[in-house]
Amino acid sequence: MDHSIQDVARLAGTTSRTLRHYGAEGLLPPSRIGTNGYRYYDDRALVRLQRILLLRDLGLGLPAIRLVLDREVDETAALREHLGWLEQEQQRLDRQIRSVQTTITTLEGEDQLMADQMFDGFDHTQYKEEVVERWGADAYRNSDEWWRSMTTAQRKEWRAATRALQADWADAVTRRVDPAGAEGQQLARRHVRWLGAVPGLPRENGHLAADYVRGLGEMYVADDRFGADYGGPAGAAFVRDALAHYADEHL
Amino acid sequence: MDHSIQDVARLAGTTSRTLRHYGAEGLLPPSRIGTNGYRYYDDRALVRLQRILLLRDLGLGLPAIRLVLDREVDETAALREHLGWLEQEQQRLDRQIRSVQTTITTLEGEDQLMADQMFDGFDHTQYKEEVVERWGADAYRNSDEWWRSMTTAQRKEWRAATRALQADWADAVTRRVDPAGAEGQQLARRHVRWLGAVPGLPRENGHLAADYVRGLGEMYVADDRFGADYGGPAGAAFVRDALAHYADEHL
DNA sequence: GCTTGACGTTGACGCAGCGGCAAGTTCTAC
DNA sequence: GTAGAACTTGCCGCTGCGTCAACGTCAAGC
Repeated sequence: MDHSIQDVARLAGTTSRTLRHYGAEGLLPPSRIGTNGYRYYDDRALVRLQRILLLRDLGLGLPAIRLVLDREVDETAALREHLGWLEQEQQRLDRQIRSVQTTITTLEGEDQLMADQMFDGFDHTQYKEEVVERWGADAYRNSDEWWRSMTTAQRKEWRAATRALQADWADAVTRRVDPAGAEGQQLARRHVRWLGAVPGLPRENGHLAADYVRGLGEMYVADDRFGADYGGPAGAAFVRDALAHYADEHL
Repeated sequence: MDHSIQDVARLAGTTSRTLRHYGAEGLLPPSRIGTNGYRYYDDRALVRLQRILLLRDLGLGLPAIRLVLDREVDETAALREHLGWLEQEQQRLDRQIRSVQTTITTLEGEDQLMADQMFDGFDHTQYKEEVVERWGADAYRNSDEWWRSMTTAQRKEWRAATRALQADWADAVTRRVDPAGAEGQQLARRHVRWLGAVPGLPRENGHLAADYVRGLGEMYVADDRFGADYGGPAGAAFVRDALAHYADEHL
């Protein structure tokens, strides 16, 4: 009635190493240990092992499995919670896949124009006058020089990132997520990080100036060309709100 | 021109720990190190950091990022390969989610009948005579006793697993995957593992008898009721082929 | 000149779930 | 009796940092 560790492993489609691990974790102690130190498992242990492996296949972690097996939590509840986590992971993966696809297609696109295309849909060099007026002349010059100093490949990647960011903003807008919520703030963080790569932009305490970020959001709303990329003025307003909230909280 | 590690971290939206990590990995060495040991980063390093964080957001690993940055592999190619991996992960997650959902709904279903429902769609106790004839009387008895000895919750879970396995077989059949391929064999492995939980079934060398597994596959094909669950005789044949191949390779 | 507090350094553990290896013991078959 | 298969404990490795711990440095105020 007792099976050796290898027997059990083959029988259950796992490895002896895994069984020892479960034993060490207290998840599946051997039902008997010989005087020689060998582990032996009876049929009850086999059944328990099956349940463990079943739940493992569903992606549950060992601590969660222990709670279920020891009846400390309801199995249905545990699975439901786990399902939530899985769906969250799925969404994260979906977003990453979309971003990678956008980046690839943009990288494959032929070379575009030059510095005046730098920010594509976000092109704030079109606001040269405003930038110069509000943030000083050398800020504008520095950004421009920085852009011209990039290699073609670097510029390509920059544009790819810009497109991807833009696409993700647009996506968030259409899904009507909360600008101040987790996803909106994640996007705002990406936006600020993306802009932060540009030397010469106004900074304070080492990061982008909060006022500059807020002002940028207002500019997006003020000019129709920005909003056009995210489904009208509501899109630009969304971006503005997310950026403003981010500036309040983190800058 | 030079920024301290904290400045860079805030500016790029990351942490100083991460920067030290990248330094230790040789991915982003500080552009200068002071006599006091402090790390300083110039604008070039900042640009490199942005690229690193960009690719990290896409899910690339640090080694892959290094290859891209050092121009040892083409960025587009790297992203394309990464996309493949992401999509694979996505499929794995999808399957897991479906399995969890199936398990939950089955767990929620009210109690069903008893031992004669043990294998649901796979019910091989309906083949009592065949089982007894080919594998001995006590094999049949043992399985039945085992089933009756289970608690209601255990039986519920067993049925849930059965349903999930069945659903996954059906899914694989409709997608016309290769019975001898990775996914087909993975299912076969689950099937054997699932059956392996039943004590009293014929075994050899500790695992289910290969002939028994092959015979089971043939029974699925021989009886219309099995095939009905996977889209006709082709479904049962698919299961049989996958099991036979698995038996050949692993039993 | 001294304290204080912010910021910097290196070093090391932790995580999730085992895989894999090493060194030593025991069982099994010839 | 001996080879070889199977078993044991113990420990490193993986991924990408988070998080102390213990200890130097620097700028500002008294």
